Amino acid sequence: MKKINKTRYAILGMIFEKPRSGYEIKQIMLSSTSNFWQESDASIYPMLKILEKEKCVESKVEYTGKRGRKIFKITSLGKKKFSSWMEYPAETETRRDELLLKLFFGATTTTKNNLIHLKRHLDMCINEKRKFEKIQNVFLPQIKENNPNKIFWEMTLENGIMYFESEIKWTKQCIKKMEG
Amino acid sequence: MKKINKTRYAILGMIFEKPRSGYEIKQIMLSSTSNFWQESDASIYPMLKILEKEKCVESKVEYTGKRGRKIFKITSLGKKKFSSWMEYPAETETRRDELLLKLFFGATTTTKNNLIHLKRHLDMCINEKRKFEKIQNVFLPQIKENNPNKIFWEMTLENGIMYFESEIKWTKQCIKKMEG
DNA sequence: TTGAACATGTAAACGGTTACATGATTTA
DNA sequence: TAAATCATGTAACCGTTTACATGTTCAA
Repeated sequence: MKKINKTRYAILGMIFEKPRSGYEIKQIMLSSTSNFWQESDASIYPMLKILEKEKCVESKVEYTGKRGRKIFKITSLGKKKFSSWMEYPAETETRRDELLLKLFFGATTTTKNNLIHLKRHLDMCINEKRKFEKIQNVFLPQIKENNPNKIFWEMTLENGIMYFESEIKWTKQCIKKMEG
Repeated sequence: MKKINKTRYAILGMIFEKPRSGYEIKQIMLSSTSNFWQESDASIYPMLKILEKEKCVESKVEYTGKRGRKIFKITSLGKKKFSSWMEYPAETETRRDELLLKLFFGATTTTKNNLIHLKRHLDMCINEKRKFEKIQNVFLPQIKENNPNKIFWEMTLENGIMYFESEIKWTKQCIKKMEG
């Protein structure tokens, strides 16, 4: 089965409700989906060009003073293609977790070194979880109850929190096991 | 920061304790690390060649009947490079979860479609968790207590189980939220 | 006036996968 | 004798990232 490029759908989804510039798309991804979906500039701008050629988006330049911003709007063809992808089963991408790989090879190094990795991971997870909880407690309550996106943003955010919670529990367990 | 190729270390780790063929490395990855680390044949064979050129591994052909198998052995240089990687902090790779992306855009589709995705995800997670538990209950008890790898295999396996447990809990919560 | 953020893009390199190619051995 | 598994490899393609390139606007 051939792997298809999903960057196009991530971008189409970001402009489904309202037109945005490439830079805006980048910013929104960074602040909302970065935990489960990221794109670099170097994939957003060229993909917008491809989408325009495919007639999935239309662009117009808007000026604020001298500075122009290219605003992209989804077309009906783009909406059709996006919606069709939305109905297609989600595929699981191959995961690559370097910490687990290093731990799997733990017998080739010292207990001390293994503990360093685990403790660093624990700190990272605690930090990440805190960041998500802050979004949950500060940003989410500002969104109006009638915003149809709210429930979905809550769900994806909750996924991040629960994931790090689980990782924290597992890491603590591993540290205990190694120290004992 | 430039991304470095980690396939080499995954391979070196697999032959650290005893020499193996490319095919064997592939099989072991499939049965032991596939949940957090995978490599395709097309990356293992060429990388073994590169590692040989770098003098990190040595190969000799062993015959069972007419069929030859190329067995790779790690050199002291290879061990040195592997151990140095083992001490280096683990990097987090960019995660890409298509299910979460589709759910994030949930407002653009029907409740019914969102529920289909969630239920399919739930089934998958339950299945995967069961597979891991089977390994934990059937395969792990066969490994001798004095095998230094055992504790690490237990930890990485437990990570998989706890991950899917957390995903199951989250997915059920989402389904309830959507249905209510 | 300097640095941060806004804003858009390209070229080259890299990593990984798919598909292709080949043939031996074992098991049903 | 056919299918599955063992066993090794290459070429082409694709997607992504890094590094480069350029310039504006705003706030400290």
